[in-house]
Amino acid sequence: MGVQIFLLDFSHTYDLIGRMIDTKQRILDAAEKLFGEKGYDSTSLRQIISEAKVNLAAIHYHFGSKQELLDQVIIRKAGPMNERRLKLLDRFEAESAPESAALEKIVVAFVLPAILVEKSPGFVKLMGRVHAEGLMPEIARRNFQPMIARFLSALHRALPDSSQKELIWKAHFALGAMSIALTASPDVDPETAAESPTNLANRLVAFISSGFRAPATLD
Amino acid sequence: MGVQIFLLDFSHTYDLIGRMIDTKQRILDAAEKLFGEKGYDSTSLRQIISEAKVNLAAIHYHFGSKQELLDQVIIRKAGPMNERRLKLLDRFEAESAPESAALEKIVVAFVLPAILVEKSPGFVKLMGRVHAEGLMPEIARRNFQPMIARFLSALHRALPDSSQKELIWKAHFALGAMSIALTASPDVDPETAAESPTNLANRLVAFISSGFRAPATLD
DNA sequence: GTCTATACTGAGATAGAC
DNA sequence: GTCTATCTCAGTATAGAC
Repeated sequence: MGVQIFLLDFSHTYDLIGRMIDTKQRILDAAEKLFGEKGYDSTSLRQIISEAKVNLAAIHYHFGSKQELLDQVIIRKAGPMNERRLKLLDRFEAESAPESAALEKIVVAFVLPAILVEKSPGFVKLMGRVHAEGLMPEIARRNFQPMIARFLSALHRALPDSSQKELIWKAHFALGAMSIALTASPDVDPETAAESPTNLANRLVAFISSGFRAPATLD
Repeated sequence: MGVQIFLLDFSHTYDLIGRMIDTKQRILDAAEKLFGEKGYDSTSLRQIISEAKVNLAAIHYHFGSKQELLDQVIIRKAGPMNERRLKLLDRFEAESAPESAALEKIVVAFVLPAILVEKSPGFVKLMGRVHAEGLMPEIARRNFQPMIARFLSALHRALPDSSQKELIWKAHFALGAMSIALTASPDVDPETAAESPTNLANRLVAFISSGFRAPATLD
């Protein structure tokens, strides 16, 4: 393998060492940056190849389609994010054993990793867009479902009086609240712009936890 | 004007009375239907003209662009929806005067009209998509801002101990919760599919009201 | 197995005849 | 106001260089 790279370095097709073997990463990096900045459909593959300095067809060789490229961009980031969520949840549950973890802790474990990953260029902003563009179905099932199931069972232990259906609906509401918090853009409302990740997480946790403790309906 | 229509009826260009003058409505109807069913970018102008039985260039004559067409589709529905919100809020405030309206009533006034308009083919589903595609900025300011300001001041009276900033953030969270509730698709989670509008409204009001009563942060 | 060059189909937009 | 023809650019597919 090292030999191949060495040989290719002397051909006219490749002007820099390594350019060939990191093509996939270069595409992913460029795609993540541009998707996050301008949205999925406003970003053309030709803009991505220009940023990544690769050939157009290389995208279809490595990913097959623009949609599949988006999936891979998300999976690359979502994997570590969901792992952090589960790690945090494990820790909180271990700390409170044999009691179940406090509701607030569970919510923190879910919310915080998502807010922190936002530091990378526009990833969660992208997630929010993706969610509402209806591009989620397959990607969600494969990469988020196990994590979601784990959190639902933790919630069920923390709130034993709530039915499964109630918890699923509230989890939806919580996801919506978080999603909008991460996508809130400075231009819509200047006052919401300058909020530190920690403050935002605190606001979210307070709001969501209280919602989970509310009765299912008021009737 | 009636004379003109009568005359045109005998030319070969127009085969039915009125086809010419309701072109704009036909386009709006078809666009609303298709945008709601398949999303904004998955719907082509050529599909819309096929459904509306008009010419492609007619869209650009009447609306200028696909984006502007989407704006008009939304505005046509959002106007009545926001009027219903304000009417409800007025009624609740009048009923409780001179006391401020109860928080739960305010939330109902906001949530219920949005859920009821959903009966029309996919309008709020469309709204959710639009929101996350970042297409909202201009349209939001012009058609939603007055209504939002009115609700914020009602919330301020109902929750006098909360700061303006706290209320704005919580309103964001509430909007996100509602938005996701309306876009939740049966295929993502079957259990959330068969929920009556009334039940959904009750769940949302319970969750959101409780979130508003929570402290700004837990610290 | 990777990448380049190029062509194909369908999109939104526009100009100008009527 | 409406229609035909056309423009540019998008995502995609393929043939072949290395």
